[in-house]
Amino acid sequence: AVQNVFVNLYNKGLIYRGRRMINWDPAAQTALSDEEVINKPQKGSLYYVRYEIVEERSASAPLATQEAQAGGLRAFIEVATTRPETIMADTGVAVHPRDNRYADLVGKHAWRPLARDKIPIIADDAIDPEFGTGALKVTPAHDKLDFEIGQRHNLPVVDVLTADGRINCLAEPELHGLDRFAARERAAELLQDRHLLAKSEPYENNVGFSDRSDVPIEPSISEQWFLHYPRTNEALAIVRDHLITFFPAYWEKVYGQWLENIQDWCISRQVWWGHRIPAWYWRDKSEIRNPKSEIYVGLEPPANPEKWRQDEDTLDTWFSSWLWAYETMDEETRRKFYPTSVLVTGPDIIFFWVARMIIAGLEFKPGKSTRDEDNIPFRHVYFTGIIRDKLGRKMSKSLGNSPDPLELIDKYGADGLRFGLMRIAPSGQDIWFDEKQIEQGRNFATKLWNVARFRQMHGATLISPIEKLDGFKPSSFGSMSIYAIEVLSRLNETIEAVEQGYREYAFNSVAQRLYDFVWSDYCDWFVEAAKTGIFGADEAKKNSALSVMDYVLSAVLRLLHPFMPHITEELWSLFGFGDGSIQFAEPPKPIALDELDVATARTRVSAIYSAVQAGRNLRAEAKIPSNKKARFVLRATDGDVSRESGTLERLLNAEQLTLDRQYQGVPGEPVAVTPLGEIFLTVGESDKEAERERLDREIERLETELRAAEEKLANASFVERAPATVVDEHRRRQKDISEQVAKLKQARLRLQ
RNA sequence: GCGCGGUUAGCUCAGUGGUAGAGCACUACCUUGACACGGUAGGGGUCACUGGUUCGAACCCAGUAUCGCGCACCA
Repeated sequence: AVQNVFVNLYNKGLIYRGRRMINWDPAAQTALSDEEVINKPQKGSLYYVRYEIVEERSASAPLATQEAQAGGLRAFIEVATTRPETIMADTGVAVHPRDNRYADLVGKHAWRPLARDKIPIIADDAIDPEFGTGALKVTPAHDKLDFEIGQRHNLPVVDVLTADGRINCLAEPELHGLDRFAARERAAELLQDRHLLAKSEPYENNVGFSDRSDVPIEPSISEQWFLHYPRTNEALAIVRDHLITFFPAYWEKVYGQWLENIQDWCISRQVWWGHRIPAWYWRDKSEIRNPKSEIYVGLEPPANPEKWRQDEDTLDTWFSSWLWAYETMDEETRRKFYPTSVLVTGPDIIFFWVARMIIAGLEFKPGKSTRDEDNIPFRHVYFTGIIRDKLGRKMSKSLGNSPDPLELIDKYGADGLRFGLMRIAPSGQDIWFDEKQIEQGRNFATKLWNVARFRQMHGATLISPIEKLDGFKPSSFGSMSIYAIEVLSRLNETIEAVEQGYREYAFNSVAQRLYDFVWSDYCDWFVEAAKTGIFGADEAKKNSALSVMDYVLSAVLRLLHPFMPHITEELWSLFGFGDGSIQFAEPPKPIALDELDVATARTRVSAIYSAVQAGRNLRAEAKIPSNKKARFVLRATDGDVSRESGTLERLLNAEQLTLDRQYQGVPGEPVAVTPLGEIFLTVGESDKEAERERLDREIERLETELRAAEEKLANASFVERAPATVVDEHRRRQKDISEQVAKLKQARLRLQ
């Protein structure tokens, strides 16, 4: 497939062989694409080198002298460079055409200070007069810009570097054979010795490094294969018009900018691992042939192969990868699955892979019709975050800074690792890895296991198998407690939020919602409240509570399965929720609950839970140890509360909760206002003074809040223009707070 | 230089116009009949800054600072 594509593009004239400036990796000794070059700031020196001006009279000028300058004749032109080791390859000195400082020198010659020779002084617009001395040494063989200047002025190209980055220049024997970096220092010394180094100063500039071997690349003239990208406008439009959508969308801009500035792709590599280029060259150079017939490109070797020599180079690895989206499928599979729904990948390979796959799809049209929407490789691209270590570095094999997943699995379990990672994976944002986050995943797995174990302690599953769960009716739970209705309605919300999260590829949000529902709504509140029924004598209530527990568990396991495959599979089969693997179970759907029941249950449960929290707070403030039972009195305004007093006692860890509508309280008794009425903590020797202070603080706090609410309601434009629900909310709050304040003031009075 | 993203509790991060959140860390109490990889209660934020829009801004707009990424430059 790869060779086929090569031949195809060659025949279309999009692939060509040429001698051009490329990025050369002297360590790996291969050409690279522009995308494989990584710019890094490097500390070095900027050398100011004197190039003597050639005097017209004598062929060999003497060294620069002060006298010559004083006589009005410039003795030299000063050039700033970071690479003195390439001076031997200079074939010109360039200044800006409108730079008055050097106008008199343009057209003259200068002496190249190493490998001494005459080189022309030219004027070119590309020169920045502000930089350095405003004069540039032109080294066409070793710099992209210099090459272009050289082309414009017909300067010769002199190459003084070997493939492995050593100096190749017999005219400077002291430098010949030296490594380029050693040669840089030696060249500076030689210039110093020859009194041609004016000065050098510390300097930081960007240097291109090879992504492959992490050494500075050498811009170099070389004969290589190139691809002129086809379909770039279509590729731009596809993403701009959202035939392909990126998640998160801001990467679309990065993609667009790359395509708008796209350059031809250098696709040949001088490495042996790769697809060999299907090109052959005519061996016999002496035989005069048409240049076109000296090269053969085809899937099969040419006839009379002894007369041909195959290119030994291979293709860039991405030149095969860009076909991945469709060449991995046969025709039949492709008809079914191409275009694919989503590509999951890292934003660091947006150019290497994503963009090129899109171009390949548009160019080779593997889809079932010729329309673009049938030929794009995928409809969505989900970009994951890149995981960085604690120092913010990208994890890599060569740095050895990535944690060993097997070690993490040993410590935290496969599900713990997986869930922990999903929970911290914000879409497209980098992730600073912290093992603590994986620990949380393990803790969550343990929590799930424990709550399941609690359920198992109370007998066999009451709902099964899963088929019966489809179209499950609330009536199947018997007469449900308000806690059951509340938790089921929260489960419904969770299911919807999970669906929404998946639609947006917000996996972290899916994980977070499930975590919160299981830990807080289910374990902390529902299971604790349900214990009243479970440990009670009423079989019907007990069975109702247990079957709701079962149902919620079965739903949670299915929702969590993609995030925690092992533990959910295990629990699924232990509980016998389904006949088959959880993997193939239908995902849970929101259960149909009576809206009025839900509204009632949620109001009441929320009131009960906040009364419980208020009571627990009283306990803590009164310094009653957690394991000591306490006595409470609830001055309930609502008679129905009596039905829930058992649950209230359990949740408050109360020895007794007395309901008393007329309770007056004892001076100094801790009291809190709750939606159910005031709750009193009846302790014998409560600290009267401490309680007065506490009440004063509370009253002050509430009054501040009340003033804020009143101010708000006094604002006419707020009342007129804010949504009615918001205004109502403020009114309710104002009312609630003033009632609370009144009650607290009464309590305060009783303490006098 | 151009573009993109971040800046919210000590730390790592959620939070798209309506009373600031989670986990960890911290304080106190607790091995109470699922769970100490746990429970309960609590402390801790001028949401980087400045302006603007709005009845109302962490959120929208403009600008600034700062960190990171990409592209370009890189003599």
